[in-house]
Amino acid sequence: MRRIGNHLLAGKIVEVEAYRINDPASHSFHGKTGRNSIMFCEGGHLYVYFTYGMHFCANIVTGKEGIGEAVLIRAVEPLTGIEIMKKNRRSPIKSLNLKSLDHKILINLTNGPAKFCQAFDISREENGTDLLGSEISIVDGEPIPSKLIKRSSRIGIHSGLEKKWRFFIKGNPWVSRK
DNA sequence: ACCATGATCCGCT
DNA sequence: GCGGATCATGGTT
Repeated sequence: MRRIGNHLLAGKIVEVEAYRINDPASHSFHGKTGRNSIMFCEGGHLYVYFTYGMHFCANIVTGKEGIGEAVLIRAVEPLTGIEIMKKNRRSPIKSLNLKSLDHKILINLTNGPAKFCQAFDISREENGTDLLGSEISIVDGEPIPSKLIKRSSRIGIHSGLEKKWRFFIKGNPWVSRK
């Protein structure tokens, strides 16, 4: 859940990746720096980083103070505030009234870690947000049958590919890749 | 379906 | 100076 003024955005997390201690793919692997310092704080905060010159990605810090572990939010199914998300995404596809195209735009809203951040207006300023506050929070939803939870190698990394630490909901259209 | 490229910043083994 | 937990576009099999 994301509150922006009077507006409420909500989505269901459908794809995540774990980044852990002693994990060469993790930003925390080489120790605490200015960029990754939030990763080392007490679990329950949001770690937002900037990458590729233009994108933000958001993680849930999960370790004890000083450890440096987090879970990257890779994809979300939009539930509430879809019009605002569209505005935030300012989709490159022009708004036409074709139904198939509407569907494409809807999927394209949040089917990737940087797309999610853009749709939910999460950037630099949200780094370090306490997830027990009212700005950004995570609440329980319908339990997901364990049958439907699949795992794979993480995406976009070079080392640690043997670790199957990407988890996603089988068949969910917002998952970024099979 | 895959592959290459451009956009564009920041942090640093 | 280089490359990255990405995305969109445009080209080729």
